[in-house]
Amino acid sequence: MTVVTRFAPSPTGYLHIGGARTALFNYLYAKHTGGNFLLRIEDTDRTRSTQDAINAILEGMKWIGLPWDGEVIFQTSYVDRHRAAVDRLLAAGAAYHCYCTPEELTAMREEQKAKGLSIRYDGRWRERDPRDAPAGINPSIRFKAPLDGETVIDDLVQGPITVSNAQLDDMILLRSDGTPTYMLSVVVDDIEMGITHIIRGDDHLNNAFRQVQLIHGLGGEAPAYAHIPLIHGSDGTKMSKRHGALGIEAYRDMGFLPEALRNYLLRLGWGHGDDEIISDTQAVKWFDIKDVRRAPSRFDIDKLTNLNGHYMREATSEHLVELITPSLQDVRGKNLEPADIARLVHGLPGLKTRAKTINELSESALFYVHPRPLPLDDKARKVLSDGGDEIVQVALQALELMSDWTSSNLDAWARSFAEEAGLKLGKVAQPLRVALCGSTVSPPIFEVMEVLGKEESIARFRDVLAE
RNA sequence: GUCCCCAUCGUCUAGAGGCCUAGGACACCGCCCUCUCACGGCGGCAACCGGGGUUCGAAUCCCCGUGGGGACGCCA
Repeated sequence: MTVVTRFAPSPTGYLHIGGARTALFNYLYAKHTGGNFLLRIEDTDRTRSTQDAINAILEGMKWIGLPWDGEVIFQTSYVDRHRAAVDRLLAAGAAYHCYCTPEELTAMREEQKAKGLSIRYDGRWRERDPRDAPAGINPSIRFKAPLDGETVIDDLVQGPITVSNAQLDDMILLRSDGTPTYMLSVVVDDIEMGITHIIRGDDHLNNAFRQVQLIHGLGGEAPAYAHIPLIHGSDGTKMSKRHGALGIEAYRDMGFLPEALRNYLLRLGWGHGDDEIISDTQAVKWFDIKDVRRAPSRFDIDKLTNLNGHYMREATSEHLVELITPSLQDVRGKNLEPADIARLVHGLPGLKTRAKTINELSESALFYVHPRPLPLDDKARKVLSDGGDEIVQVALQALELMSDWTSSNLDAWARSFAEEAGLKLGKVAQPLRVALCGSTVSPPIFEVMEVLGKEESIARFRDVLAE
């Protein structure tokens, strides 16, 4: 049997971090087993679904790097088959019309709550004669769920779970306006699409029992379920949209790499021995649902940040330069020239070990392409005013005569220069650093000098002396 | 309130009855490297929720408690 998984987000908001992990697990399991991973947009709630959200989800999936098989499936385009399923149920006496108004149902729930009962539809129209139907009310259609016995799910993550059917009520299949509900359409579409494994958030566990009943009512066979624990915020509660959960694009905008996010998300609730850095091929090879933990885990941005640093160090200079170019152009106010790009690529090895996010990287790279005169920060100014400017002045005279402008040569020159002056190397390096970088922190300064080149370096030295 | 689920360092996790004096990673703290800052290396701090069983032996199996989470929509 070929495994078929799906990621089925509702387009009522962006692709959030928990959704991304669900998608990742579905993707990995499908690829691990040589199966297919499908993407279905659950847009049955037309009042809340938006095109913006659809775009955000699609773009988020592309950005994080989870390609789906086949075309995107939009649930609303299968309304006909959802209705047909209801017709079959109606004909078989497995569904019925319910003439309750929303107000009536709210009142019923409040009463149940007041009495301390469990809150569920009491089946008041289940056996009632449709001829009693009040005029002017469009009925909804409910599933006639079994009243006794129990429903069992052998969840791949949680293990066997049994729920008494008395706990479950008759869910609405078609709303009074005739549109199918989520409960109906997931079940019908999962059957139609041949989904073999449903991997989704723990918050759907309760729904699974009702869905299994419906599947049986429709004469189908239940797929395998794997309800993965939710990702919690640092406060330990569900990371929901209303709890400040961020969309995947927010992480992109914070400067995280998709490969880092994938690795981080994979390790959240799943482990493979002591392995921490896991490549995509290893992930596909190693991922199995049985290794998913059963407890929810907390989102830890520090660990993500660390992983991001790792993947940045692994990335090529060319790729990183591509990523920082837009924001550099923004700050600089004009496009980068080929010479700027070349300089950045040359300087990047020294920069990337010093940044943990793309945003930090572009900030730290700015001095390489900033137009002169370079702005100096307060600490930098202090270095110069504390006598650093004199060092720069003296050094400048020697440097102007330097012919072999390479990092190793400059390093050697600085060492002897410092020794002759009776100074520690740092006393020489620091003034040069602030003059060239505008900051007391930078990559090794002789490397910076080589990347900037003689002409630019000399010009920058003159700039600070002219102040 | 009702139902369901969960429980190892602060966080992510390893752990399938003896390999556990409980391992790794992040974070944090030292030291080394060093022209600054990082990277890297070495070291440190730090956990089996509690109580009962079962067993020669329990982090691991069972029960109870406690704590945490999720679900109870004509949302998905």
